Order: sequence, then structure tokens, then C-alpha cells
Amino acid sequence: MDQCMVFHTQIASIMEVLANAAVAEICKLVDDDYAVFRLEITQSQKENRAMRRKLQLLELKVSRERVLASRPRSVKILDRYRGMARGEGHLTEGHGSFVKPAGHNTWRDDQPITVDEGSGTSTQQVIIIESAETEAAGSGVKLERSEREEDPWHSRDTQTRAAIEPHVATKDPPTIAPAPPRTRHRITEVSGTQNAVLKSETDTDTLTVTHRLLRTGSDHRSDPERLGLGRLGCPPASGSEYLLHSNPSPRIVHSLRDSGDALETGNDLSCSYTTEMDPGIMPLGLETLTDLSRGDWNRYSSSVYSEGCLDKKGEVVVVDEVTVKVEGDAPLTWNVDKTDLGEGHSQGRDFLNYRESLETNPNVTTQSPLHTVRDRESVSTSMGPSNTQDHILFDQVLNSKGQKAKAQGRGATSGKSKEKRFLCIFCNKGFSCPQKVEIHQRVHTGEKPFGCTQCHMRFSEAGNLKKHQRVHTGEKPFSCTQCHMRFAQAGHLKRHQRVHKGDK
DNA sequence: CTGGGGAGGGGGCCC
DNA sequence: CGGGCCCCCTCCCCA
Repeated sequence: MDQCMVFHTQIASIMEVLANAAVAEICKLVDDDYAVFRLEITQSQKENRAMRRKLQLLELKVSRERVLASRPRSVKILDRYRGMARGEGHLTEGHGSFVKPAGHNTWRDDQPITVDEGSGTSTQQVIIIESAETEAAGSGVKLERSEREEDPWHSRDTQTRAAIEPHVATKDPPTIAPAPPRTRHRITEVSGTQNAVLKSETDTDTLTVTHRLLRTGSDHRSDPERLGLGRLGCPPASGSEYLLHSNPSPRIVHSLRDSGDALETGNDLSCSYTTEMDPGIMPLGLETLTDLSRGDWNRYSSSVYSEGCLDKKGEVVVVDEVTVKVEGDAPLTWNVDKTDLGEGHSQGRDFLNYRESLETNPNVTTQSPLHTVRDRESVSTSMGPSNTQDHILFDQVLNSKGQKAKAQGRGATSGKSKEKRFLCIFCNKGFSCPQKVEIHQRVHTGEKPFGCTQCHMRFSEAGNLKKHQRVHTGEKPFSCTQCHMRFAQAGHLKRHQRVHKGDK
């Protein structure tokens, strides 16, 4: 009888083991199928997002044209008109010039800026960044940077913390339109390294980034580069399209969560039985999912840092090992009217923040809200949703002036003798002092404060006006030593003397 | 080849 | 000493 009982007990235990094994197998199969299913869903979502992106771009174009047609109010003019103050800037009829109306610090809403180019008259928008505002924004960004640098998580030791690098990526806005200037991001480690929970807080949004260490440092893609973010959270690499205002379906979860993490979505259909497995034996299919969701992460993180891109409250987006919880209300779309540089959430300052975030040189305090073009051609393709239009404008300027190549490379800010800390807001070119930037930016704005008293000519630089006035005076102070030729410009004399030398 | 203008850079002066 | 301001030089482009 006892033997029978023991036998039954053994059978029962064996059955239990077999049942457990069967359940495990079933769950594994379910998970595998689910992984494939999610892969397909993800692909479909990506297609949907691509289509949505195209639609949004089209909408943006339409809205941009509408704004451009009706947005003189977004134009501000530098109120530094030294020539005006000194009486040099006579308000002529604006032949080939661009002058600010006397007594106006800003253009009126209905006041277009006309630029007479000979016979034709065109209306153009001139974007001026008030230096005080931008510098204030710059200081704020610098403060933010210092906070980041104090964060121990920002050490460049990617080997030991590669798996938690996505946190870094989340607080380095990969978009050109990151958080508003007054928004401060705070990254706080909530728990340990194995289940590191970083919380990035802003004034309006709460970004909770939960990371589960699923793989070891061998997965190099855990660092920002892996996420398509360059150093210091640079934007995605070239070719990565930017979702205008990414509106990822909040219920679609790219979750590879362990059971140890409290799921915040409730939609993860993963079988909890098998998710207890060791990180080292994660199914290969999950890697695929990880890869698929990686691009999404860029957008998610972008959207998180683009205030205007947060569209739902309390959304939780789980991407790979990262959970992004978005709290707080935010506009559904980025209002193109925010391109008004004079407003608190000015796009220019967003530019500034973004560019500052990209600035590899922490000492650089810039007036430029423009993104850092140098080092990353890809930046132009990963602009934030809100400022795509202005970026396009700036790029057009850049290309039209043939200065893009100059702006790229270290030469933009690394001077030969002086540190070129002051960047043009339009082309990002660096100058050694603010006055140089101001003068240079007249190239883009068309501002010509120096007018000739004897003709309608106007100039952006006083020296050129002085040079011009020799036309009226007939003064030719530069005489050739080998002939009787005289010249009004020293350069002309120098060029002329090459004739005598036979140089070409 | 010359004239005119645009634009960048260097350096001096002053505060 | 650094920043702001100004002047000048220089190079380049175009007509």
C-alpha cells in the first residue's frame, strides 16, 4: 500500500514536472509567435508612421506657407542700429537696402520688409534673434549641461554601463526642437543598476525611463551611438527621417520586459513564464524587435524632448528595455506660430537649446539657436518637428551662400587665434566677438545701417561705406609706384601691381 | 584690366 | 584682462 502511495506520489510529481515543462514549452511557443506577431505589427506601425510623417510634412508645408504669407509679426529686427543712432543710417527709400523704420524696435504685424533689388521688389522675412534673449537661453542651457556633467551616469565609460545608456539618450534631445528654454531636465537614478530607473523631470512633463538590464555591455548598441545618437545625444544618423510630431500609438508596446518590472502598459502580452529567463538566453527574435524599436526610440525620445510633440497624458511607451512614461499635458502639435522668435517658447531658443545640446565644446556659449551643422551632416535630416521649416530656411541660406562647407568642420567655431564662441544664428558660423556676428548676420538679414549721404547706396559695414564714398569724392589714395595709376581701394592697387609683376 | 561692392579677419583703443 | 567698438586690410565676386 505504501509502495502504491509512493508510486502515485512519484507519478504525480512526474506529471507535475511534465506539466510544467509543457506549460513552459507552450509559453515559449506563444512568445515566439508573439514576437513574430509584434514584429509584423511593428513593421505595420512603421509604415503607418511613415505615411503619417509624410502627411504631417505636407501639412507643415501648407502651414508654413500660410505662416510665411501672414507672419510679419514673427519678424523682429535687431535694435542695434548704430548707424541710425549716429545719424549714419538715413532712411532712404531703401534701394538695395534694408532699414528699420525709425522709432520702431520691431516690425509691425502688417509691416512687410521690402528689399529693393534694382527694379524688383521682394518681400522677405528677416529673422532676428535678440541677443539678450538668446544669451539668456544659452546660459540656461549651459546650466543644464553642467547638471548633466555632474550626473555620474554621463561618464563616458560605455563598457560598464552600456546597457543603461538609453537614459543618456533620453535626456540629450536628438531633435532640433528640444524642451522649451525654461524647461529643465533632471535625471535621477531611482534604483540600482540592474533595474535602473531613471527619471527625467521637466516642468511640464515627466519622463520616466525604466531600464531593465537585459544584456551585458557586449551589446554596444545600448549607448547613444547605438540609438543613433551621436555624442552627447546627437540626433540620429543621416538618413533618419524625423517624425514631425511623433504620435506613437500608446498602446503599442515594444516590450521585452522582465516580470520583475511592473508593467505600466497592461498591454504586454508576453508570457510571464518565460520572461524570467536569464538575460543571456533571450530569444534571438527579441533582438530583431530591439532593432526595430530602436528607431522608434529615437522618435520617442525626440518627442519626449519636444514639448510640442507630447500628445497624450499618462502614456507609457516601452521601447526595448526602456519604458518612457509621459505625463502631463502637451500640445498635440507643434504650433508653427511658435516660430516667433520673440516669444517665450521661441523657436529660436529651441534652436539654441538644441544646438547647445549638440555643442561638443561645453565652453561655447552661443547666440546661435541653430543646430550644429558641423560634424554631422545628418543633423539636417533629423531636425525636430517644430523647426523643420526654419531649418530648411537656414539650410537654404547656407547652401545659397556656399557656406555650408565652411560651417561644417571645426572651423565653424574653432578659430585660429581666437575662440569663435559667437555663432551666426543662420549659418552657424563662428566669430570671435558679438559685433562680428552682428555684422555677419546682416548678410542674412539684409540689414544695411550705413547709408551714403550722397546717394542711395547703403552698406552693412561702415568700412565699406567709407570705401564707397571715395567714389563721390574721387579720392584715390592708393597710387602705383611703377605707373601713374591711382586707385580708391588698396586691394585694387595690389591687384594692379600684379600686372607689373606679370603675376596672374 | 578696372571699378565697385560684399564680406571676413586682425588689431588698436577705451572702458 | 576681457569685452565692446571701431578702423583697416584683405580677398573675392561681378559688371
